[in-house]
Amino acid sequence: MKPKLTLKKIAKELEVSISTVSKALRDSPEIGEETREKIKAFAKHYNYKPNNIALSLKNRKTKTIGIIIPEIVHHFFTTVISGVEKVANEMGYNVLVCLSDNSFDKEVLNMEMLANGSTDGFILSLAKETMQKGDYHHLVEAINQGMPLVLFDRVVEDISCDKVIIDDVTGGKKATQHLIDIGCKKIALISTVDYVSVGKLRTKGYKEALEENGIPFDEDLVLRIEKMEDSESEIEQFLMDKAIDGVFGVNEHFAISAIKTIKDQGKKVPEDVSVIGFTDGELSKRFIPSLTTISQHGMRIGEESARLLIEKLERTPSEEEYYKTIIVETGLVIRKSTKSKK
Amino acid sequence: MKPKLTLKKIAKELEVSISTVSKALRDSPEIGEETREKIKAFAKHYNYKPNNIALSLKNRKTKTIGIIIPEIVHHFFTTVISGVEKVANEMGYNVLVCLSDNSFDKEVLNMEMLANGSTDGFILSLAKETMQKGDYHHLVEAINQGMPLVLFDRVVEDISCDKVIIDDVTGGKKATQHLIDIGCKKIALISTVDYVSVGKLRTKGYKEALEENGIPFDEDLVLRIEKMEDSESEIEQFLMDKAIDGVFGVNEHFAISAIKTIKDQGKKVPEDVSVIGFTDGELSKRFIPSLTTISQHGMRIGEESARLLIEKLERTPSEEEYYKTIIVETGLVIRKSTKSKK
DNA sequence: TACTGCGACGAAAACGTTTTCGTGTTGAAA
DNA sequence: TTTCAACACGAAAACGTTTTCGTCGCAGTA
Repeated sequence: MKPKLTLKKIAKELEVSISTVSKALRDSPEIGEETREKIKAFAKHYNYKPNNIALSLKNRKTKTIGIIIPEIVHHFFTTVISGVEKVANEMGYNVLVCLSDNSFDKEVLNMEMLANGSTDGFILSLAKETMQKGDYHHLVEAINQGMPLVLFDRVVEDISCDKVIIDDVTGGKKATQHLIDIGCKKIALISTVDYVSVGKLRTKGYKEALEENGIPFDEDLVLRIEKMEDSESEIEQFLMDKAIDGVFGVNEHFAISAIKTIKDQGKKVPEDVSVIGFTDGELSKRFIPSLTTISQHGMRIGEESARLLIEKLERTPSEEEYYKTIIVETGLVIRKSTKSKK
Repeated sequence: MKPKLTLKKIAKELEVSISTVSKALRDSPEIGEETREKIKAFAKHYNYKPNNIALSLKNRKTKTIGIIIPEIVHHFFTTVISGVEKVANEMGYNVLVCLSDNSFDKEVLNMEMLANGSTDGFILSLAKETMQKGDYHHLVEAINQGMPLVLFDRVVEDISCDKVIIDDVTGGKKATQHLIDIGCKKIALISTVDYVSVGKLRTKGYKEALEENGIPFDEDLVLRIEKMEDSESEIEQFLMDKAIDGVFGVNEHFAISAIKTIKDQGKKVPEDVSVIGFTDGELSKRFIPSLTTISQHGMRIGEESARLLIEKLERTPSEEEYYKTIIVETGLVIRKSTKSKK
């Protein structure tokens, strides 16, 4: 085990000064051709690589960005990471991944860990607990310390920073419109309680689509689920003997539970009832019938977030502050859980 | 935006020397009580946090570990990360995640990036391309430089380092045995080509189980798939009109494709044919019928890997070298795609 | 009074870089 | 011969810590 080669060792070996070595390796014209070549040859031969930590300390940049997500065992987040990684790598950045586990405390802890020099900036999706609590002091602090921050997906209005979100209203509208387009008249909505912003917005899209098509909104066709754990049984009860021909579930989970229930009742999907979901995962793709869904393009969200962050990191500090919010379009992925157009 | 507080600034502000501040904050008895308290109060009030990068440089440890995986959009790897994160955090380590995309070059690149001071050690699962190529010089180099390395899941024999694997043979055997236990006589195997070690080992388990139960091995009942892309059609052809009552797919994908095909042929799962898979993801859980499967306990693999790595990192260098291989037991998760015991 | 010891603090080196600012040598111009 | 620029290189500071080794003043002892 050879201890890593440093400038100092090269200098000693070649009997020149450290500065000469540094300059030679960076092709400075200050150094005579002969010496330069000698040093470069030596460095190459012994595979010298500058120490990142020293560079970070010197330059006051780490060239790594931190991403904090509520959970990783979740297809959406994993695609986001993938997107972040991709553009980060292209730009010469590393990615530090932290998990908040949806806990406020872990989120704060993670930010503190990373804020002390480990990263140049953050990409973050808020923990559920944080949103409930409404305590965002850690975000404000980070920003005040000059740490750029990009919020994605689960964002909060009153923090001024870059944001990347999807248009949930339009997404909900798209979903509902598709059901209408294929001839559904009585469309049930399985959503979350309103304080989960995502559910609220998608519900709004649902209403808008109905209205635009002159279909009256019927509260009886809407189920708002509070706890994920109870969702299956609640959906079962809700759907029991309901005269409907379409269901819009605001996530994969709800949509699939709906399909199960409908099948259990002896009805057919999509012949009798069409079902559409939100979020596109492996499950949607391979379920039987495969699920028509609104896709969130997690990859693009990740890419845009990383781009936004790096842009902030690399701009000269003189430029004035400005914050963008990028809205990533949702897509309609038509599969087998909805009828074809009549 | 206040620029970060440093020891130097505190020292200046309080008109003492840097060393005094440092010592005071670390509760050195060298410093008089009065000064100590004053400094600590000041630091607390202005929320001083030592700069990690400077500490890393000084201590020659970064307190972060790198994990390089072939792909992140994959339930198994994502649970592994989750496990690594968990114990890493408990031990005060950060986790740098890199993706090799199953490419040899990206894997090498990633290792080089991380090896230059960014991390104290690696946790790695080999890229497919790397295994095919059989070129492991980058691993050897890292080890030679004193970088501890833990290989998991996709490991290679001839590198001497810690390893965490599952017992694929026993796993394959368990799966097959379960089919036999519930009364299956003609069990098809859908595996990969033999140079993918995972497929080979699980196949071995399959054979062993048959043998132990006095069932003759029949090459006609085995399908070896080369390319994932073609798997669906190959499975369809293979299963066409085959007289079988059980199928063991060496991954989730194969098992689910098998179920689809079998259903399409008008047979019922599990009444006519029982199907078992390998790896436990969301898909297995929520498919109809939900999939009986051999679970890999990715979480535990991640935890063990991290523990192994950190153990290496924190042991005193005087201790002698030794390498462990931890085998994480597979589990049988019985769901609806296999009959109950007769 | 002179010496010892100790309490309380500071100076400086070290980690590995980059960069600014010398400085010594050479050759040519004056 | 003197002067000066150009060239080639080295010294040192800086990034933010920790730690070793002084050093200074003062009290206690002989």
